[in-house]
Amino acid sequence: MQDDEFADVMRALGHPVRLSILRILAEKAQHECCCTDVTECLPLAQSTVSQHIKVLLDAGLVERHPQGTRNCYKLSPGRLDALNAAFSGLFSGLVADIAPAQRRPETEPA
Amino acid sequence: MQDDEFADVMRALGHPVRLSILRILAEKAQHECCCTDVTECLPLAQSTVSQHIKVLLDAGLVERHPQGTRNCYKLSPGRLDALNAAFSGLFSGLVADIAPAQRRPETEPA
DNA sequence: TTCTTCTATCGGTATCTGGCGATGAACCCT
DNA sequence: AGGGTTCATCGCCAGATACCGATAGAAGAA
Repeated sequence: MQDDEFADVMRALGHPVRLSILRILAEKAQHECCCTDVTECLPLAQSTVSQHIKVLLDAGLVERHPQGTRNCYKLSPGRLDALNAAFSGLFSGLVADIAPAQRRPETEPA
Repeated sequence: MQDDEFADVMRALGHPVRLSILRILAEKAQHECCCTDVTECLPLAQSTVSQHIKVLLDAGLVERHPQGTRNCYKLSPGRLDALNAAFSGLFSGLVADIAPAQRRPETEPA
């Protein structure tokens, strides 16, 4: 995952309401979960929730499944895995460079 | 880590330039790395880089160590660990709820 | 067809963000 | 004291974001 794309996903995760929406979708993964359902769990207007969902959709974290008159939303497991991989990659890349600096200089791997 | 704080950190990671700055600091972890050093690696004005660093400072991802006339920056390993833990917590919380829904309903753990 | 429900989108407003140049404070070295 | 370097901060501007209410379109129900 490129930096631009990764940054977009990070920004999508960068709002407490959107974290809540992800958890709500995870909790209700067994049932169908439409925009109205999510709105009922939050102290926000439907239009606002719809916009937050759109951000998550654009980031690929959530999938839309139209079911008759409503839109059913669910998390995208594949995207979550990719995100997890990208995050682990960033993290290990950072600490890999940190760690040797915090030990003795000669302990760096060959 | 609370959602608000976690979201702040995610937002701090939500810009390609700031990802670059983190990598630059990791690479140069052995040496001292001041704002000017970082600026030389990026096609941006010093004031812009300083503001990005401030975002990372506010998120706790980076520490400042004044050294004479310059400010030396380095990653905060403790904060990175906390971030990694929080991210893993979010991720596993999400997939823990997804996974049973994607298998059979009766396979849910006791 | 007509009614209801659901939801994406539009318009409006307030706030935040990202970029720059300029500036002043702090710290070194003569 | 005087000169040079570093860097945080300010002012400015353009564009993005967050929130709302209102609305229109699509789909099912009557």
